[in-house]
Amino acid sequence: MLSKKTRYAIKALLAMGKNFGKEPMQISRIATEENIPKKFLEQILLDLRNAGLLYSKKGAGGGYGLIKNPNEIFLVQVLRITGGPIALLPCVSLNFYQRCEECIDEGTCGIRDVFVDVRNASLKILMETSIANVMDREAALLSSKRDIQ
Amino acid sequence: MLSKKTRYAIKALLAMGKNFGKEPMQISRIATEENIPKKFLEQILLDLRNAGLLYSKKGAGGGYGLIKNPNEIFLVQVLRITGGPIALLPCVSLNFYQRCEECIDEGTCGIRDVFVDVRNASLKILMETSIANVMDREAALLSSKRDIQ
DNA sequence: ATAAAGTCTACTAAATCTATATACTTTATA
DNA sequence: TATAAAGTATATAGATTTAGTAGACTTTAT
Repeated sequence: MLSKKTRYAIKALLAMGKNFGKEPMQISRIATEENIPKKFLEQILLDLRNAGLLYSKKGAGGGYGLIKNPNEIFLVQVLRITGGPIALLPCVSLNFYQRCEECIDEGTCGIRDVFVDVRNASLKILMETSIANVMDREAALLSSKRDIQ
Repeated sequence: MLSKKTRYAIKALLAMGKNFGKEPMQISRIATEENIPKKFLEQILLDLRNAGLLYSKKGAGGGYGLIKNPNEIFLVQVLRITGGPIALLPCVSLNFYQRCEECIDEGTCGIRDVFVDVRNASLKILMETSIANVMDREAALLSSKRDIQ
């Protein structure tokens, strides 16, 4: 399960994606609009900035914004920055590998073998889906909702 | 990430799968062979039994065994019994649904839309993979390991 | 009768996650 | 140039979940 940190990070990136090309957005604005505790969001945006996804501007009129185009930021990057696990087993994680303590021989573990497949299936989607794609999905959902009504 | 409980459950089922058709297996034997804390395993096997996957026999010479053939027990069932999450977001879980507190409109949430796809991809594999399949994978890994040496 | 084995409930310890607090730095602008 | 707006950084508290342990009980083979 993704942590709230990861969820909040994606939401914030989405908000900044919608604002791309305009003035930087203040933390407090994102926090209010997206229903995220402000002090928690501060830490998250700092992480995203240190990881090279955001620029920041201090002082009056400052705020945060995307460095890259929303179609160049992929969910897999966000999950990795915020530590959101993709793999369902630690021994199968590409970026946060850990041995399963109880495991006798990882090389011949059938469970691991299955969860490598699961990871690959998830990873494929997360590597292909950008912030822009998520924005497109929202637009599509919104218009199909209008059609129904 | 799967809990240790879920991992232990799969390991135990695999051990009993290899023993299918023979005498019931004692908890302490499974615990020793699979490197699982015995008292913890007791609880897990009880859950699996209460969920209808295992029979148990009390008293001397007793133990646990699979009720069904290993090719009729699928990983998805095990994860659901032990509460191991499949979905990466609570709002996307079929069996453990929970609303995301911060979410403004679930119906048009693009993030949710992506993670429905991720869940479906994972679910497909977990629904298709049985304990017998995992045993087969282990056998295949073992023989390909032999080929290399 | 006894020992082997599962059953059941409660509890504790550790880890992790979420959130908050506090003090500090930078910058626009009146 | 003082002030307020805004981000930076680190520490810490509180809540929740997970992992593991303890102990008393029941059933059954021999």
